Amino acid sequence: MEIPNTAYKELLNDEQWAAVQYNEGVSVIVAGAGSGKTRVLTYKIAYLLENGWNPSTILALTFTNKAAREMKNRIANVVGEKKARWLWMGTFHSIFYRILRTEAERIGFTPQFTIYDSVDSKSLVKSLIKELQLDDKIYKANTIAARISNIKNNLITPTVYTSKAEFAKDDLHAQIPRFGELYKLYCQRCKEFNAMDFDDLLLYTYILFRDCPDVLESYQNRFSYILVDEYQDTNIAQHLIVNKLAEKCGRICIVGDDAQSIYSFRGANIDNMLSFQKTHDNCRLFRLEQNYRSTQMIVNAANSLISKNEHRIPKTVFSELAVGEKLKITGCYSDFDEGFTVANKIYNLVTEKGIRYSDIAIFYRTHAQSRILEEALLKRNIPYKIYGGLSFYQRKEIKDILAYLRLIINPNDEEAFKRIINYPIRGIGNTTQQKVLETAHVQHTNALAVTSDPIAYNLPVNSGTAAKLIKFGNMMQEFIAFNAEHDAYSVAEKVIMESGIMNDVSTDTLPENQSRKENIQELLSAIHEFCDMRVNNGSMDIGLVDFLSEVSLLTDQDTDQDDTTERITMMTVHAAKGLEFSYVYIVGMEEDLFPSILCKNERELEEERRLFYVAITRAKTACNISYAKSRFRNGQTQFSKPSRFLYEIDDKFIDFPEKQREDIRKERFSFLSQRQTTSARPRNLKPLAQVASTPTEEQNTYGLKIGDKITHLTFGEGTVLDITGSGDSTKALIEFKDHGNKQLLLKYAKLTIIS
DNA sequence: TAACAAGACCCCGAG
DNA sequence: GGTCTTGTTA
Repeated sequence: MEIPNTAYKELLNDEQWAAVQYNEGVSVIVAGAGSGKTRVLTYKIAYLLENGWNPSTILALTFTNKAAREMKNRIANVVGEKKARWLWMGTFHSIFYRILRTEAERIGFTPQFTIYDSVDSKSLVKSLIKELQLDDKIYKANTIAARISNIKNNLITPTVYTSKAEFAKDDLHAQIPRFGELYKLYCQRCKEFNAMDFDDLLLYTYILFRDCPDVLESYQNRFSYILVDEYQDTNIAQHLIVNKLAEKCGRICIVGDDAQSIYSFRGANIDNMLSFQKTHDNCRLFRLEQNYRSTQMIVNAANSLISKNEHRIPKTVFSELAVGEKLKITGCYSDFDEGFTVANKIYNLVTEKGIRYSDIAIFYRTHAQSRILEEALLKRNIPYKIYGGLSFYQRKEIKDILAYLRLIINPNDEEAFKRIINYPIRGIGNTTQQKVLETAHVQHTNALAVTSDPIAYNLPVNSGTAAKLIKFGNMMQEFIAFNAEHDAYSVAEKVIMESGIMNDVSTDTLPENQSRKENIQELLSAIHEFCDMRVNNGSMDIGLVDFLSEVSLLTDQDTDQDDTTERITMMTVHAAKGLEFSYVYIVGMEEDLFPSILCKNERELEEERRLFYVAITRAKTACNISYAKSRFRNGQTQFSKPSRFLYEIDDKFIDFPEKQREDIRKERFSFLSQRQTTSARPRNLKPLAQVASTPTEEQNTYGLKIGDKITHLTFGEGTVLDITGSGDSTKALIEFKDHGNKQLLLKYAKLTIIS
């Protein structure tokens, strides 16, 4: 079903249509929330194809597989699958992987290189810390891996890193002086293992284009138009590569919304977008400001919030949909109470208004908040689906099998080797493993080669151990030989049956083995499906390499197939970006949670504000916000104030009872203090805060003194150690006999004074 | 080497 | 509070 050019105009508004039509040079599309960004990108590419552009010269980059898939499908619907399939459309990682696989030899890898996920990277870091005999209390694998990732995202290679004194100074200051060495070794090992981590896919693409001008030129010549979605989320590597590629053809279109930049913690730099216009002459700017998603109330509330940010591209998002209802802000006593309240509201929404579960979503700042909500929903019998957490391909039993498959195609993959050398248990313990790895490092070969012929490598083990190693080595060699002549499914089936995994899962009767078995079955059918699909498309790429390359860039967002059952959706705000729901519940809007307690400066605070902006703008019809005054976190009850962001939304757009009460109280107070200043009292009054922190008899209406013995409904007997704050926020530090020290807000704590 | 206890850690997370 | 890792023991 092809659309004549004239029809586009009817499907788009003026600005959208202008953005679709402009294809002469560089352009930026600043697309406000809900302004039809994907729609514009889709039609823009369709428009190009219909006007004679060759699909294989168009490069379109997204951040998620899902976004790429959806856009490709939508384009295929307009111009037909035949044309759409030749587009270079995918995530940064998958497109760069494709390029790297073709050019692997130019940068010292083979095309069979493995992609290490974050677990693999962390595990490698851990073993290097051990190898260099560093204190793992100081050199924490998590921190080191994060730092390596961060450095790579800024395109700093080990050579550069170790040559700059300022880095050494930083590390000395951070008490990790040998970090540079660690980083260098990490990269060296990855190369020896013929493996790249996720960051390498970007870094090595950059290096490839930097060091091989002929390769760069061939890709520059290949692409005639480059389009990038969600540009506000690009990091410096992505930014530089994309611009380098577009240098020749001069046609690049970036789409994004600076107000929705929420990934700086993983290297995204909003400046890439903000400065794009300045660095490109003749750059056309298109602003999509009409929101087609949300009510006016929601859009206005979000606008008034985001206007508090200083760093932004000025724009006015507006809606012409219904005015809608004010955003409701509900204060709850506790996290438990919040869950109960939200569950109740959802229950009423569904039973009284007939709203479908799938139109409702709950967003939270951190995953940890989901549990208590789950409990509340269960009690109300509300079906839900939680996004995030472990994806299918990250489960232990799946990763184990994948490790076999990885080692088959890349015998240098030491992380894979370590995973399976003694799984299932074949009596090759830690000591032997260490010997094998060390021998492999010293003799510059891979661990698998050593196990295959321990005697030739002078491995210091007894004959029994040697026999076990040889048996494993032979088995792997057999798999490798088999793989050369069979498709991925046959190999996987053989591996599962002959490695002992099936036996291991089948023999004993542990309850978790049943689900493990099912997962293995599911993996097999996934591989089968993969082969089938490729064969049906006339592709012969049905080997292990092909399957693994697809799988290692997949995430759980891509494997959610069960959309048939009606349920509400629960996810973090980050995960919600790009989605929309009629009814949205944002929970946990408290200081130190949202914004996070880890926000140290104004810049980070602005990002949190954008995050909240994203959350609000997901809502189509109604947005409900709640906060709890006490919350169980990290093993203890914490008290908090409503988030500062709630006070930043204009009163006109919110229904916020607690704030209204506070405002009335403040008014009275200001009246009182005015009288005080006019009377003849000494000028140097104590600041208000100080007055408040020493509770007088009048302020401490709870009649509690330090040293009092009390009992609490849940914590039992205790002694008051300290009293702080005043009025509603008066807190007592109490030492409980059986529950240790606790800060309790007296307003809610049900205490009985014993003596 | 398996089983169990003690200790660490806990923000968001594409690919 | 829950989960994952590490250390200890038989």
